[in-house]
Amino acid sequence: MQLEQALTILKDEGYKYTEKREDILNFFNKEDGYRTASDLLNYLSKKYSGISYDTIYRNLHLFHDLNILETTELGGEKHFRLSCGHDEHHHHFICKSCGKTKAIESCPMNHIRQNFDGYYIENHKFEVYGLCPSCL
Amino acid sequence: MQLEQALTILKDEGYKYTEKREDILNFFNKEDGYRTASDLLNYLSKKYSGISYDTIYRNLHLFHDLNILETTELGGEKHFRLSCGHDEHHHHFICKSCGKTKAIESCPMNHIRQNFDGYYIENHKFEVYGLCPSCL
DNA sequence: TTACAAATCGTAATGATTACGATATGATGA
DNA sequence: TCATCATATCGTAATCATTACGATTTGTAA
Ligand SMILES: [Mn+2]
Ligand SMILES: [Mn+2]
Ligand SMILES: [Zn+2]
Ligand SMILES: [Zn+2]
Repeated sequence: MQLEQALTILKDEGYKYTEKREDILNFFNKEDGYRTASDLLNYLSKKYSGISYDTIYRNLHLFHDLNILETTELGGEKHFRLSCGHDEHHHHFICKSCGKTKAIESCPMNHIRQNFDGYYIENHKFEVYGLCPSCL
Repeated sequence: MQLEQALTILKDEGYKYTEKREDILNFFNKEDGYRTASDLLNYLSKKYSGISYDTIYRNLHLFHDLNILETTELGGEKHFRLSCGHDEHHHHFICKSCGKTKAIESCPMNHIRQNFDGYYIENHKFEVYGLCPSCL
């Protein structure tokens, strides 16, 4: 997702423009991988010495609700990244070292739906973890 | 996994037999689904009024290390269940209401390994969430 | 029955996340 | 430009799951 697109979503939805919000988006744009709330707090603390947890989490949740960020749970901690932008449903390899991802185009649900007659399927999670070539 | 098998593992590995340990195994045996540390604490508190968190978590981790329990993270909280016993690698549908599972025999990794030349793949997670027929 | 390592207790610490009253600040229109 | 006001942020405490640890108890083997 592009930064401008994200800022447009905020404006269209009636949220205010703030420099912190732009910095948060810039952070995720340059990081290009899954990052935690505390990663973001460390980054913003350089510029805004007294930044509040409330600001961090409120904006992370807002951006997630607006589909600007996507999230996953890794090792008991929520991680965030800019939404992919692809519009077809897909999954990810995630590098445990740098947090960067590689798309997995095929979805395993297609192969197994037939085995769940009588079940209500709400969602699913398929993620592959390891090390990317540059971290190896 | 059978209770007797679990108790044998404990004995063979040199761990002591305690009534609490047997009660923990009985709990997971009768529950037949993913349960949290706090589910277990509530259950054991009926019989052992002052049971310690240390006892709960120490035994959960021990049983997991001995492959008596398997674990997954649901909604930011670790859940435990008796190990399946199947020896072929597989995945699970998990009912969000009762925690019971249904095996998924096929593993999506088989189809996509070829796309990860140059990557080190450490592990993967594939879980399907929803409601089982009896919870519907 | 004794001895001792293992297990448990009681309770505090930790770390991520949430909560909330007080204050500051973007956006809007007069 | 200024006044207004809803939104955003701050400062800080609370919450929740999990971990930590010294003191005490207990299972096991000699
Ligand atoms: Mn993607
Ligand atoms: Mn199974
Ligand atoms: Zn990497
Ligand atoms: Zn169910």
